[in-house]
Amino acid sequence: MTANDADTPTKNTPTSATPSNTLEDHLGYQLRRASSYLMGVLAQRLAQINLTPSEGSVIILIAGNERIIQSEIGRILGIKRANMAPLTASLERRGLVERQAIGGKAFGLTVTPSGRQAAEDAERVMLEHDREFFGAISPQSRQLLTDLLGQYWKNAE
Amino acid sequence: MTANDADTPTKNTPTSATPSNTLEDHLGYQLRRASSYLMGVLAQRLAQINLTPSEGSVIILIAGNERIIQSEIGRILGIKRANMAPLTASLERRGLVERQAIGGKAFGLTVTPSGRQAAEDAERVMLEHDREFFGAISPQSRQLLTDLLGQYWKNAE
DNA sequence: TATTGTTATACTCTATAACTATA
DNA sequence: TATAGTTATAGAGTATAACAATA
Repeated sequence: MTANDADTPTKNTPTSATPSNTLEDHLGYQLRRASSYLMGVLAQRLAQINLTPSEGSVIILIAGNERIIQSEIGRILGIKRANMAPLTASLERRGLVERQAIGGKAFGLTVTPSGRQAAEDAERVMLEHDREFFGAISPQSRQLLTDLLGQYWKNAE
Repeated sequence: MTANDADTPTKNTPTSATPSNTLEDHLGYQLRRASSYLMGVLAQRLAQINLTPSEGSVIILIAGNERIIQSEIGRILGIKRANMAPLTASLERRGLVERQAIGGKAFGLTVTPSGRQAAEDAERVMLEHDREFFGAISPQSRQLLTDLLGQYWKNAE
């Protein structure tokens, strides 16, 4: 390594200029960074009503589907049974959700009055979040994007 | 628990039908699910060359920018300084990266020969991943999507 | 003082394995 | 046997706080 190396920028070593980042050409990378950033913002806002994004999704789903069982929620949201257990346990402990025996080891989940309020709050936060960041996108493009993104995860696994 | 309860579906309780999921109308939710699924697939493939997605991004960045410092990598990839430390330490311990004193407490990072190989492997895996999932998208739409997604995280924070 | 690097710590999310209970 | 639920555990990723070393 010689001294002039650092002064002669090459294609691979822009030492003082902005470093190159070939990852930005990858659509997957862009998707990951955008999703990560947007989720961070959403998480902050949901934290103000004492919910994590997962808890928000779960309680919204329960509010819209009374007596739904844990496993079904997990299947819909892509959360494993083992990870649903502490999630619903916490919601129940905080008085947001109630359990009713159904049959077998299963029980139906229903929101309490304060749970319904939490679900409405969560839905409002998420809708505002969606409008803020995606409101400028035309309905046609929205539909296109929704269809495109849905293809990746729906009926996959 | 009475028998007819489970047999009388109402608007809110489609017990046997497909549960409603209003979240799917949210573009943010679609983005999150798609990104999560695609990252899962990528993580599996990178695991076959003993890299996590973070490690893959970091080593690709080092290979393309010799003598880059940790903090700079963190700024570019959106990884906090405190989280970069164990990451680069692991890459160094595995003989993929070398440190060279630069000045202050900083040191430049450079890939070793096996590190360069790992970076090339990682880039190949990511490019194949991108082509597999986004190859069908036209160059025009690709650019549109890249610009759209980039707006969310670039120069944000 | 500002930057770099490090350690400690904690939380969220995810994943697997092993177990019980019930249809 | 298949499904539902639980517990334990581990690993990524991310966040903050506090500290040392150096320009």
